Amino acid sequence: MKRKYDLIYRSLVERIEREEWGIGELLPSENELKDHYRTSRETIRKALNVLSQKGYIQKVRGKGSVIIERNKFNFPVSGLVSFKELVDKMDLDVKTHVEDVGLLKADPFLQEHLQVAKDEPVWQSIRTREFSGERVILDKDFLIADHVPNLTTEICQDSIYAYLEGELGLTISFAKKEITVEKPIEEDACLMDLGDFNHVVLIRNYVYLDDATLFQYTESRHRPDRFRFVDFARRHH
Amino acid sequence: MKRKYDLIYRSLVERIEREEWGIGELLPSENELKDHYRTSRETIRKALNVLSQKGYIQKVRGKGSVIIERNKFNFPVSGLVSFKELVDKMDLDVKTHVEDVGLLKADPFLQEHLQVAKDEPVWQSIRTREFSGERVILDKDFLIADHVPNLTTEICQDSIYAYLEGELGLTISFAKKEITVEKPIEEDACLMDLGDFNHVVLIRNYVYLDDATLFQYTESRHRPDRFRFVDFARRHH
DNA sequence: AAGTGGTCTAGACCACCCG
DNA sequence: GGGTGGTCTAGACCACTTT
Repeated sequence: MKRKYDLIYRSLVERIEREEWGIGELLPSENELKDHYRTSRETIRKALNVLSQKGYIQKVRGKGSVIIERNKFNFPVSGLVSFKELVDKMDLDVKTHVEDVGLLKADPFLQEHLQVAKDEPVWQSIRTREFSGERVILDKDFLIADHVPNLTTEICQDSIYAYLEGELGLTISFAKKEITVEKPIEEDACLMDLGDFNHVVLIRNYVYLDDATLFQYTESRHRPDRFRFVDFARRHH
Repeated sequence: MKRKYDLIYRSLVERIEREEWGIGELLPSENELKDHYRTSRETIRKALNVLSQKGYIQKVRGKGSVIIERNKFNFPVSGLVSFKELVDKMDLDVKTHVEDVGLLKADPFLQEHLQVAKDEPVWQSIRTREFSGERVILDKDFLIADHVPNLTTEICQDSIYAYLEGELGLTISFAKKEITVEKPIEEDACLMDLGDFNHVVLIRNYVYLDDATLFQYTESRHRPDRFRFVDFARRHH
């Protein structure tokens, strides 16, 4: 089913990115947009709310919807947007090395992070990311095997997310991320080009399906000089 | 004006935190809630959408609204929630030291980060945060003086946010945050107890008012072992 | 006073899930 | 088939900003 407010949202994004209105200028009013798109005002408001959530506009009562400056890098470094999407969008020169893929039985570590029973089958994927000749990111993915019939080197080489959402029809709905800075463990030093760096940035990522079940746990380890996280937060009063 | 959906949202938060429903259980349906709170379904849906955005529930089509596990630490380490709120909520043993407060004229650095004209007056505040005897955070705040008549040591000692939103009636609407890891500069080593650490986590924070104007730039420097950032992200399809 | 976005209503139809 | 959440409508009143 085509959602009208989503079509309007996409249309407005396209017009904003074409710079039909400049930074600080006002979008047409909700009533004008309602007439232009031949719909109801509530539907326009849904589209504008998405624009607002994504950081395209700021709504000001009594005035209108102001176009705000949008950081081009405004997406998670590792999370709901897949690494492949990120690389494609930024047109980076990156190689992915699949270090290991296999089926494990849940040990206490996985039991804790994935909230599964002992010996529950879990897929493991270990990958490194190479930027201009240096391996600076180490990604360890753990997926509950329940939903995933097979995980191959080819899939991990391309994009696990594309496989999950494309081939398997799974829907990721939300994720919790935790970022800390840690001392490297032996595995980091072994698989990454750490040089003199004696810290790694550790991103723990818990991914949930649309039925609210925990499905995947990922540890992403970044060399500090290649780490960058950008966040856009709206205050709700 | 009292917003009905906000009252319902608060009521439901209170009921969820009282564990009227357990993790994984379903909230009453929208129609039941509509009758219970004597309102329309759209108003109930607004309240539920806020619950969903805040990570209390996950809506599942055809089934209902599932209570999800909510991380107690699910708020920004430094950003839209003020440091004071954070400390109060977590009941931490923290001291704030105001190292410097004063009025500056915008130099090229401030011109870039605050997008102001040369020599525009800007308040500066430099504070360190002491946890169990060690100074582990350094906060440098820059506020465009336009909106702020006076900034005193007392205000900085307590909470700048409380002053802005309470006393001055300013409304913060959104912020952009950028997290990186850097080598400490001399000032860091001077004002913080860095010990052997040769990295600091740098959080750059750009704060906007409700008329979408940039108002404040903050650099928050954390000793790596005391840094932790938690993020909850919802995927929009 | 006119225009803006914010809230609220009552009703409708749809897609999806489950017994 | 009955219940669930998702979308959409047309209209109303409010608070706020600008003219």
